[in-house]
Amino acid sequence: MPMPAAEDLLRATGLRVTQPRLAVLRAVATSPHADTATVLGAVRTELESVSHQAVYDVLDALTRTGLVRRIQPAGSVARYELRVGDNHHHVVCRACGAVADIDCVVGSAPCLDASDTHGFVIDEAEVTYWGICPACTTAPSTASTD
Amino acid sequence: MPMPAAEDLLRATGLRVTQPRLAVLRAVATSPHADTATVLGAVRTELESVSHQAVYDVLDALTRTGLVRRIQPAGSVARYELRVGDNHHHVVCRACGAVADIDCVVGSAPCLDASDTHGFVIDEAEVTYWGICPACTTAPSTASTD
DNA sequence: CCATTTACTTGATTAATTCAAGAAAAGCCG
DNA sequence: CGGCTTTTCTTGAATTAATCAAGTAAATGG
Repeated sequence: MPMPAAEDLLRATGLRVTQPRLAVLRAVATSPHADTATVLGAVRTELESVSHQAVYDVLDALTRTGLVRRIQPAGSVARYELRVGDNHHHVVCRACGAVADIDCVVGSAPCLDASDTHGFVIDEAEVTYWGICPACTTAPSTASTD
Repeated sequence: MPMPAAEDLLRATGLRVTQPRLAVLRAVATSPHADTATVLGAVRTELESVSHQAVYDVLDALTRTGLVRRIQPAGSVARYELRVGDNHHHVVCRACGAVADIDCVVGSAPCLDASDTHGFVIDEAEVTYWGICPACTTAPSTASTD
């Protein structure tokens, strides 16, 4: 009975426990900020012949139930991470797209007050820091991920 | 000689002054947060037969030179706006995707200090507020834009 | 162990964006 | 003003991420 925690998490949210879902959870745990293609690759190293579509479905289900968090910086495809509930933020490299976590220094969500909200009911403030990662500062235009 | 300001802006950035570019600037001025399709539509009302590609190229050129700002909230296509240089932020409706401006309450960019930057050299902090717009609060799932 | 519901597979489709090559227009210079 | 060079636009195709749809398979509840 490996990784009982993941199974319990799935059950707690009303999702059935399946191999693809466990594999996706492991993949996201192993590769934070991985995109769908990366998750699919990781899943297939342990499960081979899991469909493209299954991974999309699983990631959608996990995102909907709050087990994973989806981020999508401008110019990037959707990326997923396990850290949920702490409203941390991200820094994205303009050169290579690498993403790193930034702890929220203010408080709980929405951790920034908006001045004039134009009547919107705001439930989250998402901060994306933009800059250049250490690798690209020295060697420009390397296309690494994370 | 209509809109001399736009021409001067283009010249100042080293871009040639063309009808498509002037039309795109007018379109973005008229429809803040418009996506490419909307800009293309607006451009064609006054210039008809401007290519798809021209609008992409123009928007890229204007973005590169800083005359317009591109935003791309998760789940949305690229959107463009004229307000540049003041590092204001945006609130996005989770239901219909509507976008509104939010003034930055802290200061100049990067207007939020990151705690541990992981070695990234940060030049901007972009804040996206998520919530429900006034229209969707009363009438759910309306697909308006802006 | 069967029935029902949820999840996955397969294969096609959509939508936004980008690529590529040639034609046209803008700005520079004499 | 008229040609030259460079930038920009047109045309048409290709790419990529993501979604749709229908049928099959697997998981949970009884």
